[in-house]
Amino acid sequence: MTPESFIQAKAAEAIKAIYSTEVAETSLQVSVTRKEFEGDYTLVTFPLLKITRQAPDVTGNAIGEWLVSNVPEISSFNSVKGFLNLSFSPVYWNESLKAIAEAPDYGQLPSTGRRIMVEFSSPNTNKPLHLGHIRNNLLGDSVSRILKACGNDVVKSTIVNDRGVHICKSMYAWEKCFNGATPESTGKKGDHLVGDCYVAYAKMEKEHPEVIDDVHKMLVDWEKGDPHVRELWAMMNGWVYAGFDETYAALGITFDQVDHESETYLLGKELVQKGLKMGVFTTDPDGSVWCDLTADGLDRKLVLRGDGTSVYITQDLGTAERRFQNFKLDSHVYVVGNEQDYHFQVLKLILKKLGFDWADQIYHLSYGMVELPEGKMKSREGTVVDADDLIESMYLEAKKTSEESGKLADISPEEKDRLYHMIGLGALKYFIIKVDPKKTMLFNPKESIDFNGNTGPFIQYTHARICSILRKATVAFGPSDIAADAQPSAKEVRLVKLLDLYPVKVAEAGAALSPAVIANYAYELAKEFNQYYHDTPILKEENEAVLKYRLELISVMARTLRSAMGLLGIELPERM
RNA sequence: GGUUCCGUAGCUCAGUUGGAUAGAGCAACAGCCUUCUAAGCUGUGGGUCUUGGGUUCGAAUCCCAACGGAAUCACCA
Repeated sequence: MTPESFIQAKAAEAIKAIYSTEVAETSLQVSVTRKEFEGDYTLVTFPLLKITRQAPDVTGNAIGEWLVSNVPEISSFNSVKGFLNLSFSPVYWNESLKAIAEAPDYGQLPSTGRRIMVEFSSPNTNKPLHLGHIRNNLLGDSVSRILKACGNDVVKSTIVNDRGVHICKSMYAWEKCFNGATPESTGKKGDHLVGDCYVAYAKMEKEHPEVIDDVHKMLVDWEKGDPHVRELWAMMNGWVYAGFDETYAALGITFDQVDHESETYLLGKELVQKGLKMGVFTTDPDGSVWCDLTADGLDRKLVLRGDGTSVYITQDLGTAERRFQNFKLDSHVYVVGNEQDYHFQVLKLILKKLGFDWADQIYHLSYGMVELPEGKMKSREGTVVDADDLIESMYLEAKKTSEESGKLADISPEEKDRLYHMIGLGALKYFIIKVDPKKTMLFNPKESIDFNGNTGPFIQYTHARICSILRKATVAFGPSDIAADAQPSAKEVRLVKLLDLYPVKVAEAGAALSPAVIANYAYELAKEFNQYYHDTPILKEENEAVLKYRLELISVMARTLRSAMGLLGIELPERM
């Protein structure tokens, strides 16, 4: 039970006892008391004045007095205007902290029994990953971890866009002007080499527009299964996958299920037939099949071309159906940029019309673009921020900062290398994830991502600090050192209060599909610790009971920081 | 033009069931390392929460309108 709901319950009892009126516990407003006031939690009494028919402070005093004399956990109160500030006794905080310390996996919520698929990343195989993909990948990975912490069974999936005209363009250019170049012969990462082919094609088409006909022929040959085209396609995609694997490995991202559009692009055609029978779709004179969504405020949507071939949404309909069946999903989250908001609106609506109840359980985690100071990234103008380059530059930045600090003289080069990667990646991931997903965010390549202030390395550093103290401790300690009669300082109570909040934040992040909630929480926790650290000596404390209490408290802090940052896919080092 | 999303300090961002004097970081300025890691801590300055109405005890938050920005409305994926 959270402190908030505890107060709601007790306040409801108080109101019943004093005013003989039943109020719903959840209708009572309880929040954390603002710093400027004395107290831990605040009951807002304005809404109760209709019941009490008394001035705000009279009402507050009456309820406050009842609570202090009837609830042992509540030790004092003060009433300011319509705000009743309540203080808990130390015993309450001690029990609370002890429960957290003893929890085997604090922050993991009980099982919901629900299975959720999260689809993200879903790259094209004709160019390397860039900053926009990084945002997608980080959001998808993090949301998967958060939903798991919320007690769900999560299936991480991706669908590789490995067929279509765009792939043929790269293939065509490679055959025409790359002289059999391979990743081995050029020493270039496969996805980058294929990306070069794509760029070369664009140039070619500008000078000789007629090449597009050859490309279309290639696509037709591919669909027919022409051995030469298929072989070329498989080879070049192979290069790209090898390149992607490296980038995914560097980002620490994995999938449970990988689909390829070359295998799914025919799905959904039976659904179109079903929809026709149901009267959900209609056929035009040219044979094309449509879904009329004008009554729902949208447009008419094509679901099958006149020649019987499918369009993008056709396979999305089919893929969704197959996934819900095969994986027995309760829900499906798609991590896709906000330029596809309309597409997902249409997708859900059509599935609903086709009679699938689970259509309501489809969520589009729509995220905003990453923009540069000059505006959008454009491959034509070479302003695209490449994922591999960015990861590398973050590594170098971490290395530079670490070497300047000179604290790591005694650790091995391999260890240092791992650490620089951890810090560089921590900075990058946190930078992206701390922003509300739905907002367009700005990335300035000229100013490298900061390592000070509200950043990943700040939180990593805080963790390393705690670990440093724990290493130096010469006494054993554990949850049992959180004695019921301990007298925590005001700052310690603040820390416990924050720790208490963690499961609430996990649930909030899961409900909102927003890792930013966790990022901001972790920052608050780290900041609060640093303030505590600054003016509370830990190892120098002479009273052994107090020393052990503090050691256990900061040990719980470290664990919670690791857990929270773990939900963002960010590791915390023990030294830095 | 229709629909959706966004607009908070010079910059990047928090602030979600409506609550007290709107918060952080960066940048600027002033302090704190013989004391558990200074990637830290403390302080100063910086705001018409785009604007105007409405709802009410109370609005950055909810509603309406205007302005500004973005996305989308493909027999592209």
